Amino acid sequence: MLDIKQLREAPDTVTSLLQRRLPELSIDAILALDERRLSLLSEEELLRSKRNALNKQLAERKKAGESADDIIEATRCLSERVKQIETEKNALDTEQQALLLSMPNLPHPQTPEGRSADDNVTLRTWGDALKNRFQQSQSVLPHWDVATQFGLIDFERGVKIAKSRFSVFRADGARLARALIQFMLNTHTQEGGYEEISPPYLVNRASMTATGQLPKFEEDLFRLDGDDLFLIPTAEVPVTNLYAGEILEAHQLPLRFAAYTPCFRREAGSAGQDTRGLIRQHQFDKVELVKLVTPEQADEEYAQLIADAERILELLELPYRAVQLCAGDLGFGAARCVDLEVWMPAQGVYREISSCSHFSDFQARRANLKYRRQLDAKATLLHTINGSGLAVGRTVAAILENYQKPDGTVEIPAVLRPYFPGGQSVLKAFSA
RNA sequence: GGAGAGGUGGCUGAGUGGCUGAAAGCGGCUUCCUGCUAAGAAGUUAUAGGGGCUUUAACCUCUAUCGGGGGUUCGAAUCCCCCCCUCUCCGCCA
Repeated sequence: MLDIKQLREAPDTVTSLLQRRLPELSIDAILALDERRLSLLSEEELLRSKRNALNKQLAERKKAGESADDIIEATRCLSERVKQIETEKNALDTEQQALLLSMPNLPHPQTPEGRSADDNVTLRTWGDALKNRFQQSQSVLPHWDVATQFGLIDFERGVKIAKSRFSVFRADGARLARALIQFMLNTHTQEGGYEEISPPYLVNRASMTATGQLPKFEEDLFRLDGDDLFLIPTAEVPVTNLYAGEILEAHQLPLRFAAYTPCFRREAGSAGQDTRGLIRQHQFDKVELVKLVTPEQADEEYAQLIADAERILELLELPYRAVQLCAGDLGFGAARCVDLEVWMPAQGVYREISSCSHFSDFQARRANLKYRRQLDAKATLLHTINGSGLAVGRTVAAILENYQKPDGTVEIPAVLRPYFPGGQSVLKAFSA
């Protein structure tokens, strides 16, 4: 959420920043509303002040046993007027809040100009994408074919049990996914200094609003009707909300969290896209990195978080590139975002496997997430940062393609072998 | 899920219609006293928003806030309704 004060005081700056995202964005409506709201507020406060003064007199008269009908009559008038104004003001408050909540974050100065994904900037490329480890001449099978052929993933039965875009990991497929989760969490907690978190997979409306999924993107979420709870689309939601409404001390920061959770997304509007394979599922596993930091720490911690996510890809020896999103391609709450894209040889494309965002104080304001610089200083909003480290399903897909051997089998990445029974270096075929 | 009790400031805890943003104690901060420590004395100690002022700040002032929302009333921490949460007992359950 943006700061209404900032909109009031620097409307031109805010507008031009917002228009880097979307040229049509305007804050005129909200400013007009704000002006009206403020004038009602002063009027209401003035009337209340008068009423409070009269009430004080009234109390004294009553105590002295004197009659006070004239004062009661006067305060009654004031109260009626206050009630009218209050009703009107509440309506404006609600409207203003709704507008503010649906307004995206301002892009960070480092976010490049641009309208769409075509304008994103490739920061760096790692690994040799064009040289498959085992084969150059023979074409690589898409991961869904390998997975099906070796009985690692049962796409059809997933659909039967639930619906389309659900799948079942089996045998070494399930073990590979589990190994990846373990490997990622171990690396982040042991090398990256992250605290491991295992949060609830269901959260309430307030939490979803704080991180920005609500109110705008409810159609992307799975909701439990009777309880008004939502299945989390990412661990970002519960983890960022851990300290919502609290005031942290400066010495506690930065806080760094790594959380594995399944993620649930309706993928509304994605009909027909990536219908095969693991790329776009309604349920997928992800290890998420979340940081709560001071504004001063943000740059360094953000760069480090991206590096921590990249480290996983490098340890797995998966070729990837880092792409800086332009203003027009930025997610709703992000001020800046770097996507990590892994090489998928069967399709010959890079696919997003991690998205690392810096939200400035956008989520913190919604979550009322503050810290104190010094003991008696005023509480200040902190900054939130998060990124995937990594999406597990897509990592499985990338391994199934990048680690294919000429005989069609799939080698197990060296760093994952400790998670398999002794000496196993190739995924075993399984048939049910 | 059923029954009961309860949610007040950093903490403990008083407060059943007006002088209560809130007693008292603890803790914190400042100053004084003190050979160190301890003890003691005085003062101070919530958050958000508006306006004044304006370099952000400080300061002044007003308003709101006693779990959340709504209602009654000239006036609500206090009365009524709904919701959330905590505790105890029972039930159920991995």
